[in-house]
Amino acid sequence: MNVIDESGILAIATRLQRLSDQLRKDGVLIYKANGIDFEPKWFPVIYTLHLRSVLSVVEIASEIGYTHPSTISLLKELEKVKLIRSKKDKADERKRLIQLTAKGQELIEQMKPVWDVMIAALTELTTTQNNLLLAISEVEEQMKRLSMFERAKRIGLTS
Amino acid sequence: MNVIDESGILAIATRLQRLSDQLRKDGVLIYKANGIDFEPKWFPVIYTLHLRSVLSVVEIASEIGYTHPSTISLLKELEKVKLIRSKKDKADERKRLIQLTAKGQELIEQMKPVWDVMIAALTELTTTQNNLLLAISEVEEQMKRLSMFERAKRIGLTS
DNA sequence: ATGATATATGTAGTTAACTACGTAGTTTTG
DNA sequence: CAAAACTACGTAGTTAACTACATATATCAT
Repeated sequence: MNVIDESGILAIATRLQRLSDQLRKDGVLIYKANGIDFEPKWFPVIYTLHLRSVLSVVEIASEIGYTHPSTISLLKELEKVKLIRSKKDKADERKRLIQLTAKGQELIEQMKPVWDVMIAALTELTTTQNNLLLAISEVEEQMKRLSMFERAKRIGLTS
Repeated sequence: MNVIDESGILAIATRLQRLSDQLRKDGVLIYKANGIDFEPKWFPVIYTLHLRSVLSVVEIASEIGYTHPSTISLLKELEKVKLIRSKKDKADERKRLIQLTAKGQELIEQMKPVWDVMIAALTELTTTQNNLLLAISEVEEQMKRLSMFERAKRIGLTS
């Protein structure tokens, strides 16, 4: 047991990140082992377009919870590998409408069984006494009510 | 509710990271509001040296669970702001021994009450039906036994 | 005692997110 | 209906971690 694990809740941000990284790396391995050329970081965009079919850049950004510049750089990659395409919105010339290509849709069909395996593996991993996914949702809910910063202010100091 | 939250466990890495980022940002705000010039990313190193007093670069890296190049760049910053200092190990010339400066120790004393507030705020946030900190530990334990990749291989596909 | 191996540190370059800022088109308002 | 404010998108630069590689010292096996 190392210092970070011992330091308790103070290092929780570090531990969340470490766990996220490990899962993402295993995600890469699993896609690769199944002969699928796909990066986990693309998942939020692709999955969103799978469900919603046509969206603008900012709509995607808001759905996946990233900033729009981050989203733009993901979209550039995805357009380069021809998983998505985009066209100007005729009704509002500021907007660029994004959708999956046929190749993108085919890839999703290929990935679905792999996703099922991932879901099973992740479910195994996280079905413990305290369920991680539920814990995340609960904490997000708590933060929506009152952020960590607001709570800290209420509790004390802020000299 | 957005697509990522709806997509369930598949996007768990994304949600872990998002949560970590939010907590870290609030950490910055709390330090700042209390007049303390400290970045949350420094916490693992500083806290480790607080507990162990003299360590080499690789020992610190291993304690905080980072690679040694990441650790070196943190140490460079910390040395620049004079919170730590380092000297060659006379017994083993390859090693650089790191320790807190007086300024570093004073800063820790200043931070301790802020850490208490943070602990209280974080405990509030995470004391829900499924405890986040315990959930993390449990999942880490599960992964130590068998990684997500190994579980996925056992479950199926890997054509 | 020396050649092979291992360990400790350092450097360079990459990555995947971010913030700050700029521009073009749309909507609102006085 | 023109000016102001807002919205959508894009670019540039930053950050905080990483991997891959290089070098110096130490240890071990013959």
